[in-house]
Amino acid sequence: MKEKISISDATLKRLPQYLRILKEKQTQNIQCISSTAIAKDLQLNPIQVRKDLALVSQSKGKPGVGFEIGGLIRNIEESLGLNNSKEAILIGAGRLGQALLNYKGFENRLDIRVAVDSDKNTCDNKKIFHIKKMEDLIKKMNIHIAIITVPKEKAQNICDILVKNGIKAIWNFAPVNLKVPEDIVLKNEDLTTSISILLKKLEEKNRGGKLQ
Amino acid sequence: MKEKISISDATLKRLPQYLRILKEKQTQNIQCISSTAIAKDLQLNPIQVRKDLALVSQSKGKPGVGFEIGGLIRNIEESLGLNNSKEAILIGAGRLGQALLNYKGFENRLDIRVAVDSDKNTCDNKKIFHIKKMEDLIKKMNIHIAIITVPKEKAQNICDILVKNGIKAIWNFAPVNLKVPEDIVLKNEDLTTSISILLKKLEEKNRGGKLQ
DNA sequence: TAGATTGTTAATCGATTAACAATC
DNA sequence: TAGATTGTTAATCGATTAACAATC
Repeated sequence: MKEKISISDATLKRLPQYLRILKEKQTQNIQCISSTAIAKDLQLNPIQVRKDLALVSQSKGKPGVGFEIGGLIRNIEESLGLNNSKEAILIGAGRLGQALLNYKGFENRLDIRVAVDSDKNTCDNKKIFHIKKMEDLIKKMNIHIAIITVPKEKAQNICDILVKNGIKAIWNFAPVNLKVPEDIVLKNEDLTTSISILLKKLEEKNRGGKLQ
Repeated sequence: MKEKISISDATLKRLPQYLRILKEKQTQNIQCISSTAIAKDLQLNPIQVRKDLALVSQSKGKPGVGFEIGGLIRNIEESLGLNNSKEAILIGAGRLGQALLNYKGFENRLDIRVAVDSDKNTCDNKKIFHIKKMEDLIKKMNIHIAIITVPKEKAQNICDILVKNGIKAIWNFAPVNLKVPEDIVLKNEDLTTSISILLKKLEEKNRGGKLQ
């Protein structure tokens, strides 16, 4: 087994990009790929690609040839947590919650086992439990991952209850700065922040364009 | 007018966090806040907060007192693109698309003027146009921002058409590596990548815990 | 004045890139 | 063998943190 290493956020964000390219090549029955080819496709530096791959790959690349695609896919997927406890509870079955509940793209990474909400009780064929059952469900099902898609006013309160009941990782879609204990993994998926960044970049590009 | 400066991605991600704290304090009728207080709240370094604020703030902070909240809010919002062209078209009115269409949290940052899809034609009271009208709509409405929420197989094709019709910024929710010309702003909002990162961090924490 | 906090200049840290010998 | 690509070691670059005089 490969020694555990801490992978930087920067690398972590590139791994799924590599994965997509590799899988695409695999469907084309291609056996090997070079870091140069990957880098060109993603507009990255080939050395950076090699460094990233070295962190997760069990086997080395062959000079003059490249990396074996099958092995690389396995290693990246493993590194990204395929072998992980990945059962989650969803809190809040509004539109966004429902979209996640029915999202097909998680592949093997996430299994939303149960959803709760304060009023709705079904979403298509899936049952939505009442939110007052939340604590019970988490404990009985021994779930450690929670997805928060409730209105922002309710988010911190929900978050506190989740932590108290043994949740270890929170994927937060509410636009608030949640406060969690240090040992809890918190990932914010804040659409307002994202769009702000996009607009800012567009503005910078526009200014650059006008000044040229 | 403040000179245009390029703000790093790292800073850009913190600005909305500051904004939330400032607005919260404002509702409490607090006039000033120190970088120390902001930093403590967000578990950041106060010097970092000051550097960030210096980049966007027109006025300086007062030693011994802090920053004037009202001015800071105005400056950050301005910096994040409040004054911007922010009309967008949404491509793909599936669950995720509908969630965005009805999302209340964008505040003044984004105005989804029109949505298109290949089959649906309404979403609540909002009209969804057929996708074959997409090019016309973009040109007639002079829209420069597009949101892609179509299935991944269709995303690159849609993307190419968007660029050809004058779209300058793309907010992509499809889990693919889109290829765009250099002058196009592309922001990926990839849920699969996000959850992978979350799982990876959880795994690292767990291992750390066990080893201690 | 004394205490708190500021902005600036310098040091540190980590990620990216460059250079290059090794090897398929 | 020649060409391509690898992994490693060193250099660069940018972001974060530290130190500290200035000031409300």
